[in-house]
Amino acid sequence: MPMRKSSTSCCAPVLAGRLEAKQAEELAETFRALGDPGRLRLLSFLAAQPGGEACVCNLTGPLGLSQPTVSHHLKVLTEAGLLERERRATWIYYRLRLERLGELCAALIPPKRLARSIQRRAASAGS
Amino acid sequence: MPMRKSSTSCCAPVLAGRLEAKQAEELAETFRALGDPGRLRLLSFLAAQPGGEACVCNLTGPLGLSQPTVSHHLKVLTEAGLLERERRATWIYYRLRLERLGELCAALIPPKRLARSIQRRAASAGS
DNA sequence: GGAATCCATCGACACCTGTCAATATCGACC
DNA sequence: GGTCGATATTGACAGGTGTCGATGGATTCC
Repeated sequence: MPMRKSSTSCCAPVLAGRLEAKQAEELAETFRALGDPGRLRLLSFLAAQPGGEACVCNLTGPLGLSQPTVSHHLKVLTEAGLLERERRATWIYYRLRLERLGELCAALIPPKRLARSIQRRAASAGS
Repeated sequence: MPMRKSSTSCCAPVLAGRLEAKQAEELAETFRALGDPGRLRLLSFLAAQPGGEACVCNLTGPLGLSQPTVSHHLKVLTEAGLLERERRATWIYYRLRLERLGELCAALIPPKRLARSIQRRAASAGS
């Protein structure tokens, strides 16, 4: 029955959601980090590198963004747990954290469903 | 070698990323839709419903948000392709589009890696 | 037709965010 | 120590976003 006062019901009451406010806030923060084209392209660049890593001086050029902007994006991604930072001599390397991406997928889709979806995709297209 | 003028190189030049500006913009728009706790909780509520659907009157209560705000979030999610809208008599039902979530996972992690990750997760915890 | 209900849109507001130029910080090397 | 090159931080600005009250449209029921 509906939440309020109607006499005729439209559907069963929604269960108390699995996702509580606090967890929702945390997850949202991570997805917000993915919600910018520049940051997605940074991740893409890193993924294309052997080892999934690169130093900043190689990231600032191709995106057409200024160095401070790239630095800002890298910070956002790092704070979201999507990148690791490591200093080597003068340069600073950022590396993809694939486990974190896996966690996000798991949050989006229950593992069972995901496994099924994977099988289906693998079956249809042999990529 | 670095992009600019240094004499000593720091790493190999970053390949032209797989993700072009246009695709990045589209993907980012979808992730931005997931970047709000209220919207994530809406998705969670829907996922907890049999059939993954519910009418608006059941969604506006539990979140502590006003009806216009919920309506706004539902619009954003629908435009991102994450929800389907269907009218039934007076009520309007929104339903999860799981395929779209699968697409997002595929965009985050190459299918091969994802399959491996799934196997690992299934092996460690039998959830 | 009129009233009632459900949902969407509008207008307004505070706040957050992406961007850059300028400046600061931090290491390496001389 | 001083200089230089690589990143980070700051300050400022325009534009985007979440939120709500008020209003409008659509549909059912009397």
